[in-house]
Amino acid sequence: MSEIRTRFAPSPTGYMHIGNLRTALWAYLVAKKDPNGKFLLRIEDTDQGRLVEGATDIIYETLKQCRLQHDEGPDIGGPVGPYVQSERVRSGIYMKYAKELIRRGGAHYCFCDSEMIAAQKEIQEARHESFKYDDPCKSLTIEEAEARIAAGESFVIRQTIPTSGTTSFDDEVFGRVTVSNDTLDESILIKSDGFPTYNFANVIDDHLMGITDVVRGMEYLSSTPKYNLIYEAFEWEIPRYIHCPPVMKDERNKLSKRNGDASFQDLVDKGYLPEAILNYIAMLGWSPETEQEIYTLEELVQAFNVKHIGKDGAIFDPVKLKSINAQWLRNMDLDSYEALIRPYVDQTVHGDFDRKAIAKILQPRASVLNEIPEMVDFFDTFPAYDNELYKNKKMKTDEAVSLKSLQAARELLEHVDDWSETNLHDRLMELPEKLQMKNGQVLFPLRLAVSGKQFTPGGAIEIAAILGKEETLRRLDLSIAQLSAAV
RNA sequence: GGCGCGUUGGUGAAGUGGCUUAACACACCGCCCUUUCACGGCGGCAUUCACGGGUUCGAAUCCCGUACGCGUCACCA
Repeated sequence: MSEIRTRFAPSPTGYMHIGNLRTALWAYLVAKKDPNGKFLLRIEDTDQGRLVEGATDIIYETLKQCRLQHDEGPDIGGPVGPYVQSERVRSGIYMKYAKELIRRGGAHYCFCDSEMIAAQKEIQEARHESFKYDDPCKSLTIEEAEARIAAGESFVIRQTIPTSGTTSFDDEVFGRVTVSNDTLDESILIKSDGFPTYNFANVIDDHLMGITDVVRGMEYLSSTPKYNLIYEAFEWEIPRYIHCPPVMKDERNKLSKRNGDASFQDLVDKGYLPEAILNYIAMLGWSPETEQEIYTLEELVQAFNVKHIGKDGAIFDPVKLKSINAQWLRNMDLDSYEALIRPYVDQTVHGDFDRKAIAKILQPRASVLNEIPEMVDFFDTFPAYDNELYKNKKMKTDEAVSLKSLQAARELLEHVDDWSETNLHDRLMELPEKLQMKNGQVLFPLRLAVSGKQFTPGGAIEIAAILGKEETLRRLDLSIAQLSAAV
């Protein structure tokens, strides 16, 4: 069993944030880089007070939408379950290992109440020292402690840390990190309610589940030595560590729901493709070795390399995401694209128009799906517009020129029977020469006259083709009337 | 405050002692294409790598210090 095993171990405390998702992605990539690699999902719900209803479902749903399929997890089982920590608590697993740790000298029972701890903390803070609890319970023998427990006293189990020496480890992204043991505080491993803290459950589970590569946020970097002390006390093999720099909102702040920042689901709702989101966040803090920037999940698996993970926080740039999303959209084949945007088009277009033709003019223009309804709303409803729009310096048009073009176009179009785009193009292109005008002087006003909008996906010819002869002529008459009244 | 980590353009970043007068992408600006807007094409955009020293023939790349930022110091993860 030498395969790589990674895990995504979220707490079900709310929505899936972009930073979390990226950690999950990277963990997935690290595992799948190995053909036999396994990516596991573990739910860390040891803090009963912070559980949020439905949060676990969001985790499943997000992973599913992203195709980050786990090989083992609560919903699909596996050889080292259960995969939910609260269930593992019930099996007594953490308490068993905690007691073993005590026997090995890596932990001790503690009966101190919060007042005693607070008192010490106050003194140390007054001296501007870092807080480290000097636990009197350390001097208790196991027998003494067990006797007090038997007598019904409430207790916790604390890690016991050597007072001297240093602990070092090698992180795949940060390199060698060394801290002196006297700066490490003796955190609680088992709470008075019998539940383990993250500090303990995480280590026990990572070992028991055979995790070879720990991928997690860098906020754990400074406590990693403590975890290693536990591994060492048990004589367990220490995993490889891959600490990830944070995803930032700006230079100072991390991206977070609390700041009102977008979650994965928010982005999907706004019309971003899960593939594009994944593609973008993969590169937030990581860079590939080539200049390729559009990657499918499968390609990411091939290209990913922890050596290229950066050390400092990367700012989430919505504009760049948009650009990546636009590229994904443009790279789709027309049929898939049409099917994808159908619901968005249907929001504002109900008439019997050629959906494929609409998709075709939309594809190079829409970068986020949500922009689509507004872009095509003029097909169903001919909007009111101002004659001012006919004035265009670059096109060399004004109301008079436009009126002339429109009238000529109207006359010509009336006798066109083959309403195909190519035929419309051929016929309409006769006009500029005939009228001694530039192409733009004819086609620009015509586009406006049939769409009523300053900007449209597609030009006059494409729009007229989609609208059909009858509707095109109707709008043309309306526009000519509006313009005649003004000129 | 102690400890840990970091600092290349507006953003993501490449770069690990000479090939860098610092890639590439987004954004921005200009031009071209062009029936609008886009798409596409071309070009511009850091004399400089937080700052100050040092090592070296030579440093963004190595060392030291300073500043700034982030993280951590919970019966949260």
